[in-house]
Amino acid sequence: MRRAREIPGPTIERLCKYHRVLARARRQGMSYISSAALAHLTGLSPAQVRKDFSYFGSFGRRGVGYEVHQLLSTLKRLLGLERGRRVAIVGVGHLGSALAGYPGLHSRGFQVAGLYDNNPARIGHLVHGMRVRDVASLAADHAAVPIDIAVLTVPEGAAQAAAEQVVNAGITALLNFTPVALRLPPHVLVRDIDMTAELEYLSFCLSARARAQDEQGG
Amino acid sequence: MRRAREIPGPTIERLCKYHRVLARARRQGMSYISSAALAHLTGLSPAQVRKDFSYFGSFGRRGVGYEVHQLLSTLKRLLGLERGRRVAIVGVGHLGSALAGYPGLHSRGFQVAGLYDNNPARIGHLVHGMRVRDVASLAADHAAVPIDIAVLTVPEGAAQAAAEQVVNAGITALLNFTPVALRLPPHVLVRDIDMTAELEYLSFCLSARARAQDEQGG
DNA sequence: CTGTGTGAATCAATTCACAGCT
DNA sequence: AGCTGTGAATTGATTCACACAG
Repeated sequence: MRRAREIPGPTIERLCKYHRVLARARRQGMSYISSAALAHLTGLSPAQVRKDFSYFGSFGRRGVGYEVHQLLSTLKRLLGLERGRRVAIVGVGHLGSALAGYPGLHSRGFQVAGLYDNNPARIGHLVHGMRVRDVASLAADHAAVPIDIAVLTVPEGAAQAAAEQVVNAGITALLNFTPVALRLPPHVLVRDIDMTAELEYLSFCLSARARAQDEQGG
Repeated sequence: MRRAREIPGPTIERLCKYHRVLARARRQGMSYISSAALAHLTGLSPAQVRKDFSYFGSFGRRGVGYEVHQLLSTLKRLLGLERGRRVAIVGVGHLGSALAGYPGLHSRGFQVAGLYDNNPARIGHLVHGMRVRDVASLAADHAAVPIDIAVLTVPEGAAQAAAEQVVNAGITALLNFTPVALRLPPHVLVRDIDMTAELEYLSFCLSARARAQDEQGG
């Protein structure tokens, strides 16, 4: 049971998976679940599951398993999902609009707290029933009702400047959809989602496979 | 210089980063670059950069650094980006449409080879100048001109079935935007992009930070 | 002298294996 | 008897430090 700062990143990522499959298990009326079952549902190993939980405490009953409902609330608490997190979308182009209307956000307890853009042609328009606001009002809005996370969906060239506006507004967590390595103060939490990097990863694997087959075939 | 199958995943992810910053370095007219400079631009360590390259060979000149143009073509070759990869988008909702029009794809050498959906209300419509086709025609299209990667942007409930259609069509690489753990044969390459998992990761870090401050403050 | 390439050393994450509860 | 919780062992990745080439 380590301190929070020392939890391995991969463990945190897996907590999300456990949370997801447990939510389904509960919907299906399951009341207890073993590490083996949880491992099967997530594609991980039972030892991994138990080790991951052990960083935070001991939640199971020996000989029985984990009480689904209780484990689920524990995970919710660890992940900070007890009350819905408020999310602002910065950059209301095609991608930003798509995310604003994504039902998976709401169903997982995230609340789209606002849409922001710096393009006067967009400001004031309705997108998925929400009015697009000037990114300049982000600081005031955040001061009024805090925003937990900003989602950055601006064009590449505007990414660094927009990220700085977000940080200056006082927001300290950022989900960056642009393929730009943002330079921000160290206290700001950033996660990157880079579609082109993922495509390049797949492309690498395809090439590697092709090379391996060439070698074997010839 | 290991065999391709044993290259660490993190190394592959970093190759994409090197590729990206090198492309910018070349646009800026730089002709040589050291591992230290490359490290600075990517936020990694010089040793990491050299080690990553060493898995594939030795591309630098001692005392000098790496020739930018040459290293760039080497990376392009390793990543399989010599000729543009053909990408099909499966599921033309908000997100799929947004990706179809994303300029970063084309600028990085990916070609959107087709848009597919199973909703008759969408099939035949134009999206970003491309006609939406029935997902049932994916197999024939792939047989005619091979598709390298399918991007899965269907609703959660349809993900597993759509993925199976993609695989049955003969496509072996898949970029999955749905928060579903796909069950597919082991020869199929899958990368997942899960926005809600990333938000949950950030939410965890925010909570952990709040807990740590509570403790220190009280 | 400078900066690469790489074995050796360190650090991190996963897996093993079993003691200990129910 | 069954399954958790956890140190110990192992596997994997990163960092170090230095021999070597230009």
